[in-house]
Amino acid sequence: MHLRLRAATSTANPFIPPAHLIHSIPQWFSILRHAIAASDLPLGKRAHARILTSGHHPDRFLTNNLITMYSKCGSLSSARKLFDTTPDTSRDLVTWNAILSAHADKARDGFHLFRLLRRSFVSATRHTLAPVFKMCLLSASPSAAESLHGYAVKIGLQWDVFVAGALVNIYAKFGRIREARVLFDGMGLRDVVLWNVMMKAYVDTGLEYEALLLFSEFNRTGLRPDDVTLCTLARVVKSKQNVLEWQLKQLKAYGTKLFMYDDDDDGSDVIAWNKTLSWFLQRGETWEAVDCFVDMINSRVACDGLTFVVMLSVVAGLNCLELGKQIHGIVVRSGLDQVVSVGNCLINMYVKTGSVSRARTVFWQMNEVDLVSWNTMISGCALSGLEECSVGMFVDLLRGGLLPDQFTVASVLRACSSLGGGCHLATQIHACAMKAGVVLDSFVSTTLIDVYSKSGKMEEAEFLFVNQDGFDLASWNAMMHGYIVSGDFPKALRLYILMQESGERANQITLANAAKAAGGLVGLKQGKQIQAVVVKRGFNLDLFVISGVLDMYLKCGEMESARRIFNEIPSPDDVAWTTMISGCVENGQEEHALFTYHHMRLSKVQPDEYTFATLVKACSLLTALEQGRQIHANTVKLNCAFDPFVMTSLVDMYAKCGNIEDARGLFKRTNTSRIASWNAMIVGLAQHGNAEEALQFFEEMKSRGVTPDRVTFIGVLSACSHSGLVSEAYENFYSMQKIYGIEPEIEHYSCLVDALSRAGRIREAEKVISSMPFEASASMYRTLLNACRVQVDRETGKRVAEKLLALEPSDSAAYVLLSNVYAAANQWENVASARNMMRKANVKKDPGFSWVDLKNKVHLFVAGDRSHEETDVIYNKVEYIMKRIREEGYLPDTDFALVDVEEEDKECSLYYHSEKLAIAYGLMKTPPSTTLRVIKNLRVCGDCHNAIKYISKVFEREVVLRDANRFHHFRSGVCSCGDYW
DNA sequence: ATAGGGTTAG
Repeated sequence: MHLRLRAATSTANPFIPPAHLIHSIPQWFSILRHAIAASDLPLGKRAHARILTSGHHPDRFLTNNLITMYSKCGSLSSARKLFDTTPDTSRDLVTWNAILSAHADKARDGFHLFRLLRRSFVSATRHTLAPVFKMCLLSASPSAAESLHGYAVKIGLQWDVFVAGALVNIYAKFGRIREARVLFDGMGLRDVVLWNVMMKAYVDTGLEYEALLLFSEFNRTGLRPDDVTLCTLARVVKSKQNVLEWQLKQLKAYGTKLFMYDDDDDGSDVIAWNKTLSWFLQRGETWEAVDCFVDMINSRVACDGLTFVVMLSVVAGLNCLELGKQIHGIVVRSGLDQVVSVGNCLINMYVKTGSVSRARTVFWQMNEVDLVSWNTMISGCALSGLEECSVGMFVDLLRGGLLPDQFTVASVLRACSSLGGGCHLATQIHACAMKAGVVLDSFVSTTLIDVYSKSGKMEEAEFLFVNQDGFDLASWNAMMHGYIVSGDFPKALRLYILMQESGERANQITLANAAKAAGGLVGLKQGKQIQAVVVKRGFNLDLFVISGVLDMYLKCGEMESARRIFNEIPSPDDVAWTTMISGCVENGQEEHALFTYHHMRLSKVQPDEYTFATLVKACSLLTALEQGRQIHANTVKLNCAFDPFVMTSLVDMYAKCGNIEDARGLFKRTNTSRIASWNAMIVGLAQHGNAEEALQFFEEMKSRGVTPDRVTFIGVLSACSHSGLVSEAYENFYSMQKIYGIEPEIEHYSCLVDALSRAGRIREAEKVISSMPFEASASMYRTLLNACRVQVDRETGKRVAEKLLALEPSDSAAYVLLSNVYAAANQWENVASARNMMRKANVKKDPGFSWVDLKNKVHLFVAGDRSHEETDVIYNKVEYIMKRIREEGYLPDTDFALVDVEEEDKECSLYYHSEKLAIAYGLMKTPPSTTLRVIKNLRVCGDCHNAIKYISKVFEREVVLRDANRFHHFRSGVCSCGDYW
């Protein structure tokens, strides 16, 4: 696969898909357009050859495009050959325009073609004449100009502003200023260009006085002088010849502007300095540019507008506000701050250095603003998180009657994109863009694709994408990301592959997207290929890209490779660290996640709200309350405690750690319109055995108009099952489908089966399992098997165990439960045979262990453990505890001893179950009346459960024990589970 | 002088 892709990349024609995929002339057209835009002659030639072999007969339209392609790509002979072989009747205006413009520099051949045109039936336009004017100028032939003038009169183009302008220009160039003026005076409608041409003609012929007379006349028309006008005037001012004093006075109003347009090339100092400055800017040597500017000031050279344009760009790139403010001061002193382009640069500088308020002040203090000023403000607000402000200014601009351009539209759309909350506004701006005719602009359409796909309007986005005018990398990336956001990873990856196959070069963003798509698909194979490209292109130092690749490996469960990649990152940023941490959590390595966090703090990288949400989750999974509290403290310290994600995880963590009070307190401060907060609370309460409260929360949530989702029902149903509320479980199971339209998933069935099994309704539970549209899961059978043990139903137990073992042959719990079923029925031979089966299947019982978290140190115990440094004291304590509770009426329940030995020994082996050791140690090490929190990896054993009830009463301690299934909250001899688990 | 697309979480 990899080789094939590489081959495709190196040989495939850019923009040319395989021939069988090209169905229509417009597709060829678009390929030729690319060749023209890129001046790619080989591509154009290949396209031509392919058109000839594809069987598409090149029609007039295609031929015209081929001619244009050849002439624009610099192969005049091919263009001419194609033109000559085209019959005269097949030549239209476009054909002529194409061939003539190709010959603009070749006056001899060009005039010949022009003569042919005059004999044909095609009527020329101003576009046809443009190259011919150029030929006239080149050939310096006054007679050609006269004949061209005659032709223009003949076809009625004499008074066309463009044609007349060109003629005036030509006559002036040939020194025939009178003819030029006659033509000029005859024009009914004169635009700035025409005035410029005439004025320039006077200046060129040394008639500065006439030029200035004309300028006064120009001023009376109300037209505004443009750059060329000012440039021409600057030359007059400079020469000071043939000019009267009053005329120069009149020009004073334009003083500073004229100064900018002074393009005298006598090597004046400012120009040399400016050239040096731009040279540094272009090479990205920005601090050198600053040094150069300081030198310039020190040598007392008067800066001009361009100096400041360049320097302000430098400062904008340096993101250095203080320097910018100083230069602003110099600008004001020089009086150039009222030059629009300098003002625009000031706005841009303040925007880029993060001071939008200053940018706004400059904007409102400018006497004259143009569209660029508006655009800079609109995009500046959008990029500084002032989206409403950006949209507001866009509206102001429209109200002011200005027509937005592609910059305006792209910028304001950017604001909509970060504003989120649907695409209502974007749709309206889309309409504005159509009105302004800028939808096909690639920046505009890319932002539109981005906005639409982020608000789920994939059809709109796809429409814009498909109707784009050629290939644009950013819009492909935007589309890929759109698919990823909407969860359509296959489509995203397909886009990447399509790009590779058509020979387009991916960039960092493409590869980051592709890696994410591969991760979403758990496609390790594709992911590895993408990584190969990343490495080959040298992007493995780009933190964006490498974090994406890292995440891909983690999503595929490849911890080893992920760790290796992470270790190779020279200086990981917060995102890279968080990716690694969340990967550990996703792959069940929560301790390693906390360990990694420790390293992160040591490396001085600041964690963010993503990091904390993940870490809190890790603590929640570990039931590590103390660590969780510390992380909580860290979130407060680093200002992340109010992030909705972090808060929800904290609620979940406190609930799962059995600290319902804190969970409730935090929940009250979260945004209660978010379903996830409610779910955390309901699931937490359910797991805590507090079904009543869980159901209360559920009711309150519904009354507040929050719609429950699938997770909510998992919480509700598990609450019912933990508290033996079978009818409520049934009720909610049905209302989930009937009222909320949520199809029950295997988890929901699992809860229902759980509820029935715990209530001893084994038959019903079996019936539910067989009626499910899914295969039963192992955990369901496990629940059922446990019910069989409690009910001492050997027959069903055996049947269920077989099914369970068929599903998971090496599942130790199955054998243990099966042997427990027999043990409960006192059939020790069968217990032994179950153990034998287990040995044959090479299955070992998962060792049960319990741990207690004391003073930041985890103390872990397994049954009969003697490895703890204080073993002797602990065992004495256990003896003492057992003695005390026996006095209160505790009777060891030897059914739970899984070894076939004498009763007395069984009793002893029960004494040293891991949970009892952990509790004994906890009692020793904590002051009276502290709540003890113990965690067990398996389910708590029945005898221990009973013993802990007595312990809570005798020693007046609250004990919170979390086992693999739920919480047990022991207080005064009673457990919150009501002996029901 | 002004504009587009990207990594981590409940």
